[in-house]
Amino acid sequence: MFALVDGNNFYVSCERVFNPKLEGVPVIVLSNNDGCVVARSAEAKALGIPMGAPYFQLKQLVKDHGIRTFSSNYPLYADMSQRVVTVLNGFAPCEVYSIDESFLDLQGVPPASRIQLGHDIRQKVRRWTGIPTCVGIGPTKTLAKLANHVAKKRPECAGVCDLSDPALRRHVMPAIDAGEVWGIGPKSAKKLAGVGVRTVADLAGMAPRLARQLLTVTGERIVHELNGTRCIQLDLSPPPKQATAVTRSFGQPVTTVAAMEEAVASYATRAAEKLRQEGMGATALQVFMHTNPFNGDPRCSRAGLHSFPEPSSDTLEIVSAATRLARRLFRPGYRFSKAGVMALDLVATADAPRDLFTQADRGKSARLMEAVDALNDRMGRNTIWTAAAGINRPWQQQRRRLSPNYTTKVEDLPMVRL
DNA sequence: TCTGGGGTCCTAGGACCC
DNA sequence: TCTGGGGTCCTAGGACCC
Repeated sequence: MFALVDGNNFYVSCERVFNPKLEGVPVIVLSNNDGCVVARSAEAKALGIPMGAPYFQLKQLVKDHGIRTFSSNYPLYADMSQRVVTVLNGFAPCEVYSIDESFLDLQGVPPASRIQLGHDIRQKVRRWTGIPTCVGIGPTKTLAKLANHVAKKRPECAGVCDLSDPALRRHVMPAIDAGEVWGIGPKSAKKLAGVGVRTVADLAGMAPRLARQLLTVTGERIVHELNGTRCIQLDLSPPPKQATAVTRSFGQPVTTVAAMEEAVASYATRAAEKLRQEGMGATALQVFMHTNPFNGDPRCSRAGLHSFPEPSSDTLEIVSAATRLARRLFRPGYRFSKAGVMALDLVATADAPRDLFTQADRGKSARLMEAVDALNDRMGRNTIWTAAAGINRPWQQQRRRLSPNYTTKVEDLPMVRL
């Protein structure tokens, strides 16, 4: 049996923990570059603001209703997420599924006390971290997700729903759209509607073979999971990452090779830092860049790959490969709006294969990177960096409405007045 | 006229998730 | 003027092997 614990409007809730004036008023959090809406309070949802709405289209609404608006403050949300997980680990073995969702293993919990456990979890997480949550319980992950959906939508659940009883499932499933099921996106929902499958009940009653024909194995698995047959296991120690990416939209369009090289070098620097934090090396590096697909600018989309002779997490190597690719891919005459660096085919540094023919001194590189990381860790990110990443950085993103890093920066600690 | 069978690996593209 | 970022999994098709 699984429980899915999910933070309500997670980013908004994080902002509210340290700014109680945000309670009861509409609040939204924006994506990077203040581009579009990625989190909404209940009050903002009630105003009809859809998920993913471009911010510039909402400015009037924001003004009219006094909607409080924040740039996303990722360090704050990540730290709050960790605090929630710490509390959850006190209840049961826990798979962290995303920044605001975790699956718990309820094996051994007597059926009669599951609901009470759900309420205990909610109460403790709320009291210890300030984050409101909902808890969904079910015999498969897909049913636990569905139960969580029900817990959120139905006030009488008081935030906890257990869908382990098939009779209860038969009762709720006809009232929920198939598109709400975990793994059914807009395209699949449309395909399903084409064969008359509209509700979760329809989907659960579908012949597994037909589901496979329409939606490949993933579709067949969903049908089984909805009927209580477990196809997706709990992953208590998630497998190592296969890839890591650093991609950003620019604060203003990039039109020169020099600016593109700088931007890509700075993303590559960050990618190398991430690799070292995770103890991984990249076998290959991909760089891409493209123009804005929305605003009618001439389209240009470019991508290129570089393979390393042996896995690397060395900033200098990665930056040099990335800038070479950027130079090669860049085309003058276009207004590029976004670029990215992706480190691929990651290998744990400890058991990375060595190249027989390269002379690189791995020990020296490792010591240099250790020194760089130590400096940037102690004195603040970007205390030292490669000159390739530029100084003025006109392409850097806009984040005009950033809240303080209440929990991760000494200068930003909240003040208490007596 | 008629041109095999069985396998692996790689890549690109699509769909989905939060 | 202005539309996010970071991942995963699956499939199809091509190249290549013996």
